[in-house]
Amino acid sequence: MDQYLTKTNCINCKRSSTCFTQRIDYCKDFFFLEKAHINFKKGETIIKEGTFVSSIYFVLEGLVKVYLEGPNKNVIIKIIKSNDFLGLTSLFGDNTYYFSATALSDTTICSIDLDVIKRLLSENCKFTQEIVKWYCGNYNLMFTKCFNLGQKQLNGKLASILLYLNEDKFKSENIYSHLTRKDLAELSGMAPESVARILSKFNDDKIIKLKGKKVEILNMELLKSIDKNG
DNA sequence: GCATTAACCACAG
DNA sequence: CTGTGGTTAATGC
Repeated sequence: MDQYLTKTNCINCKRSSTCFTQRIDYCKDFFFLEKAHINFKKGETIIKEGTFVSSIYFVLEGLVKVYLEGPNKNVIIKIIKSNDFLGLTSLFGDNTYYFSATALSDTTICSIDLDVIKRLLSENCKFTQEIVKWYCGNYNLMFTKCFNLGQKQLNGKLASILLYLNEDKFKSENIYSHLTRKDLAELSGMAPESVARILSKFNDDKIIKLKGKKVEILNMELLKSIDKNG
């Protein structure tokens, strides 16, 4: 029976087997420190742009969309799933979040005090490496994003997002069942109508197969070339 | 100018 | 919320 909020340290945590703590050197101070596990229902806001940062989150379970809020529509930066950090980009800087995050499915996060993370960074090389790796991955993802939003035409924009959602890490997540067409639009930086139109065009051209909300890729080569060439 | 592209709008399911 | 069709504005040839 899951409580809404539990506190545990990394020694007693039932989820530690998949956690980043498995990949770093043991550090007594950190591992024994109590952390809060917090549950969010589907649709709940986890982080709101502009609020002060007091802790870093590690997603234990669920799917989360990370996005920037605009007056009429948002820009979804990325979708994250279990075993990923949330809020690391606010580790340094002006101590506010530059993005919002909401749960796409029921989500459990581990909340770790910001200063504790900073201390661990200076003390634990493996952890520092882990974090730098995270930044590199995200930085490169953002390059792709910039190119997508700034340079590509609709076909290419959508193709890029379909490829992103087809990545191995999302394979087990039934990702499309948690995403609306509007989400796809905000992910790819296009109007929802355009998403619908081009999805059905891809479907007609046998590049993908639409099964309700799900999208199955039939012609990977062609999709990749559309992604590349627009 | 004409063609293409893509957002906006309205409406139906 | 989706999907479709028409309209419109911007851009390119």
